[in-house]
Amino acid sequence: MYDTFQQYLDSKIALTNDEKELIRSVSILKKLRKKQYLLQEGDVWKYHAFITKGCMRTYAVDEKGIEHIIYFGIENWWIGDRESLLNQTPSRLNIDAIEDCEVVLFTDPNFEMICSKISVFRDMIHAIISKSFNVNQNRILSTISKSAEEKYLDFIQKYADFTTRIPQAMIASYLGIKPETLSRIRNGIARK
Amino acid sequence: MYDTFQQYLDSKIALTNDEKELIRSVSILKKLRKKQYLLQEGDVWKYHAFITKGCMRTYAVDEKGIEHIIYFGIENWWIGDRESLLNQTPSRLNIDAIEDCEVVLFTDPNFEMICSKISVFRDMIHAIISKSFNVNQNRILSTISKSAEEKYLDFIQKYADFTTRIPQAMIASYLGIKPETLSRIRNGIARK
DNA sequence: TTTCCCACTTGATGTAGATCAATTTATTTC
DNA sequence: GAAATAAATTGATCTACATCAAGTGGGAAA
Repeated sequence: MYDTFQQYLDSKIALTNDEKELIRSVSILKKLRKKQYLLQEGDVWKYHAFITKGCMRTYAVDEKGIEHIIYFGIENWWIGDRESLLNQTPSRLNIDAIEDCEVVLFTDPNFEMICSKISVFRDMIHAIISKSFNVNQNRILSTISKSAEEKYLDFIQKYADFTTRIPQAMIASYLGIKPETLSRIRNGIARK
Repeated sequence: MYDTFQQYLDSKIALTNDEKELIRSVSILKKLRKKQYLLQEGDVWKYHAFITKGCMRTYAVDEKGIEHIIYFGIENWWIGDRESLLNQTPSRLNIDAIEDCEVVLFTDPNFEMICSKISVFRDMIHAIISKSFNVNQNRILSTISKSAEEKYLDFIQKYADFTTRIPQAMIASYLGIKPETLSRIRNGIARK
C-alpha cells in the first residue's frame, strides 16, 4: 500500500535510504470505502494526501443542494483542500471516494518538516503545485470559451482513463452541465 | 518606478541591504503604452513580471477570433504565462496593457538565482503561487455553478477596484458572457 | 429468478444568454 | 471643439442547454 507512493517518489526524485525512511516514518495509511468522506464541508483540512488506490472527487454543494465537482483524483494524484489547510478555515468542499480507496496522509507539520529537510522533495511539491496552477488556468479558459460538446470532447481526450471509472453524471457535474445534456451530447457524437 | 516593487518586498519579507541590492541589480524596468503587448501568442515567455503601475490582461483568442480574458493584473500583482515559461513552449496567450503600464521583469535564470540565494523570497513566491491556485479553483467553482448575474456580482464584490478601470466588455469576457448580456444584467441590477 | 435500485436515456417544453442589428453615449484624435 | 472612433445600450429574435417527467436497461441483493 505504501509501496505505490514509494514508487511514485522514486520515479520523481532520488532519495537516500534515510530520507525515504524519514518520509515513511511520518506517513499515515488510510483506507476509504466507496462513498466515504476524506473531508467533509465545515471541517478544517489538516493533511497532504496522496492517492495510492481508487478514485476520488472534490466537490462543493450549492444552496439548492446541487453538487459541483471541481476535481477528480486517481492513483498517483494528490488531493486535498489547500485553501482550508493554508488558512485553517472550515472547508467549503467535500472530498469522498468514488471507489474503495487507499491514501497516504501527512500532517501539515510533518509535511513541512519533510520539505525543509529534503529540498528535492520540496522542489517536487512546488513543481506539482505550479503545474496544477496551469491545469486550472487551462480549465478556466475551457469553461469560459467552449460549448458543452467541446468541453466533453476535451475531457475524454485529456482524461481518457477517467471516463470508464467515473459515472457520467459526475463528469457532467465537473463540466458544469446537466446529466441529461451530457447524455444527449454523447448520443449526438455516437451517431456521427 | 522600482520603488513600488521595493515597497512590495518590504511589506512581505525582511531583506538585508545586500539582498535588496542583489534583487535590484538583476531587475529590468519596462514601460508599456496602452494596448502594447508584453507577451504575444506564439512567443515563448521568458520572465517573471511584476506590475508597478497600470492595468493589464491575459487572454487567449479562439478560432473565431474572440478574445477570452483569463486574468487581470494591476499594481502589485504578478503576471505572465507560467506554462510557456515552464515548458519553454510557444504561448497560446497574449498579455497586453489596458492602461499605460510599468513593469519590473526578471529573467527566469536570474529569478531562480534569487530564489536559491534568498529563501524568504522563494517562500514568498511559493506562497503566492499556492494562493493563486486557490483563487483559480474558486473561479472554476464559480464558473461551473453560478448564473451570469451571480458571477458579475461576485466579481464586483471581489475586485471592486477593477470595475472602474476595466472596460465592461473585458469584464464580460473574463466572466465568459457577452457584453450585451452584461449590459442587461447591470441594467437589471440598477433598476432593483 | 424476481425485485429493487440506480445510472442513463428520451421526449416535451422552458429559459438564460447569444446573436444580429441599430442607436446612443463616451473617448480619442486632430 | 468638431470629427472620428470606440464603448455601451437597447430591441428583436434565436438557440444551446436546463428543467421536468417518463421510461429503459442492467447489475446487486435476497
